[in-house]
Amino acid sequence: MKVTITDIAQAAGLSPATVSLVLNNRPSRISESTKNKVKALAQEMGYHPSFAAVNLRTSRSYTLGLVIPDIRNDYYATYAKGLEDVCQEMNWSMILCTTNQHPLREKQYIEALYAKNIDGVAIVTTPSSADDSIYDSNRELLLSMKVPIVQTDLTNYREPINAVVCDHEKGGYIATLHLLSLGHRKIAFITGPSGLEAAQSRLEGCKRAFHKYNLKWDDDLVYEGDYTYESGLNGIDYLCDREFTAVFALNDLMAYGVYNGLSKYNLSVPEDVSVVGYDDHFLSAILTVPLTTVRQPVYEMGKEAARILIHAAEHPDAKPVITTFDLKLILRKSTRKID
Amino acid sequence: MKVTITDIAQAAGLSPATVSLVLNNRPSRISESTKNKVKALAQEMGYHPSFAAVNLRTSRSYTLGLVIPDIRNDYYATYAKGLEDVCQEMNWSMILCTTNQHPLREKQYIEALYAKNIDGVAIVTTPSSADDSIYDSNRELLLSMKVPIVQTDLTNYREPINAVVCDHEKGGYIATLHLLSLGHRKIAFITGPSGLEAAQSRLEGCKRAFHKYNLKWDDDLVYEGDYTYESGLNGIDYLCDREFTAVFALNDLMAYGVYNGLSKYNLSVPEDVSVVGYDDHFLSAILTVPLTTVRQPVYEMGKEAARILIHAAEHPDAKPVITTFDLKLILRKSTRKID
DNA sequence: GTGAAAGCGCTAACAG
DNA sequence: CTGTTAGCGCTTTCAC
Repeated sequence: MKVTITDIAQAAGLSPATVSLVLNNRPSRISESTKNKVKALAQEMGYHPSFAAVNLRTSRSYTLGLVIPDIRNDYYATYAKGLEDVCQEMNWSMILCTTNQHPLREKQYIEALYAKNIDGVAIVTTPSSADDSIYDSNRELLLSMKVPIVQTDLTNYREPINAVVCDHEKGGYIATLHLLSLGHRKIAFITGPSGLEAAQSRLEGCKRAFHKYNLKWDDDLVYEGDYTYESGLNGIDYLCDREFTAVFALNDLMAYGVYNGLSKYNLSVPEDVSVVGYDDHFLSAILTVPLTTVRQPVYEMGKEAARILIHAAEHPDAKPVITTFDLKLILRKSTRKID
Repeated sequence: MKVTITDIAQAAGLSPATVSLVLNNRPSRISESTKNKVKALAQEMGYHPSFAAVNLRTSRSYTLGLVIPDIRNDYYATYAKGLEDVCQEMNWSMILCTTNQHPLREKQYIEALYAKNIDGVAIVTTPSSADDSIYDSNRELLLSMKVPIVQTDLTNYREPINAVVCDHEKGGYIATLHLLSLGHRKIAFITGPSGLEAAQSRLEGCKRAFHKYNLKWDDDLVYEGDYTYESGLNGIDYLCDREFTAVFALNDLMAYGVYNGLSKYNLSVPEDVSVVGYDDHFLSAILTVPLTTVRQPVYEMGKEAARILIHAAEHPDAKPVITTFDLKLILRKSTRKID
């Protein structure tokens, strides 16, 4: 049988209330001697608080919900790890909710989290333009729960809300600049879904770099991918009749597709074509030709998200915070100076 | 304000007890008309049960705990996905607990899960021989909680307990057989930690294949890795003075290390050396030289683990079940017939 | 057919 | 300095 606060109270000849005050280190005027007695007793009787009771009484669960599209994607897994590591540190828990990009699953999860008195939600939605309306209503639902929320890369939640973001415009800019500075002029771009704000920003950055060099932007060398390996492959199929010396894939997974697409046409990296990716997926460093890529500090973003949520849960009047993270170009072997 | 069962009772002019019976579809002798009234009311008033109250009252949380070393590892992420998909289907939740291989974190988590009235735990421990004793005590702790447990690849929990397992002896066997049938005789092995039962079994299978061919087993061509990319790399450094025409890395991550290790010595796959991996990591299919590997149905294992736990939670007298999954050799481009 | 009452374990006012 | 009391929302037994 589990030992409760009442058991301890009885053993100590005190009331449950006193025991509760002591065990929670609440400001009170309880003598040191009773405090010690209670703590010792709790220890030796093997007391563990019942979360269910605390939860019912206080409507606090000390639990965060993480809502992401897919845990097998290294980006989300890394984010989850950051979040979870902080949770663990603070003795909180994390409920994992993966939506597989289904807005209805997302809705289901939001409701379930609500029923569990969740103390905070970290959500990463990537709306495809098609189903936007459901995402909109999910957002309303979530906001109506009056629970701290933190989002990643402001793609959706327009209210003043917590967020961890990267300056993706800059990310696109520095990567493109790198290629330009190596002498590349015919640069192909394989972008993310145009519906995503973060994908849009990256592209803006690319264009800004072209302007800086006074070069004309060529839409014909832009292929809209969807962040999957296949769309990298397809991008090369699209580009194969065109002339280009470099390709910037706006995430690493697509860059892997580019690698293999190029090898299909007997083009090698970086001899024939330079390639740049975006994300710094853990594999990018260990590919046979290690990939030059823009690193997002995803793990840190996850940690920060957890910190924001836990803080907000503990300070109901906390103002929304938006933390911006810096992007860095990681130079490896997939790009070279053009002759 | 949240709407409770009492609110509905009042609105319907009934008692909370009746409402509870109806909403839980309990066997009772309540008239259809009141049943319908209650259900309609619940719907329109937007009733959602309070998990905290149910949890406190029944000590059931409808939540599973997943304890794994690292969510960034594709193997565990896939397992998590399987588990979570089933949870979602059944309206359960999953708390993610990653230990980073620290037995103390594991202990902390087990205690936290206990306090949360968790209804089942899926645990994957990979004890390094050094800290075995703590793992042992964690195991005792977990068993003492009287909560359904399911483990993966019987590495630790010797009691009659639920498990999802693969026949790794067979996995080692079929992969080695494949290399032998291609004419390879000097085969190098980069193994997992010898402390792990599953790693041991794989190796046994390899040896059995050698026996079948009446070949002498050569320990000198065996390098003990630890399932990391680096140890694949190191394995090749160890092997470089030796003679071999094929290497079997006992997981895919090490196989990637082998790829890069070989290219360091200007050996190419499969022309100079054939390589076989184990796991079928999602990247293995999209490498420039796609990797021949032994596929573990990890996603299915995760799903089955969840089913076992949920079933056991609902049927306290359920017998332990051990589900064995089949392994398959996926033939790709990294092996070739020897001349 | 339905309701009353008790209680899961804890906390928060308030009373001594 | 400490105890009493009430109640969070739900389930369950037993009574009507």
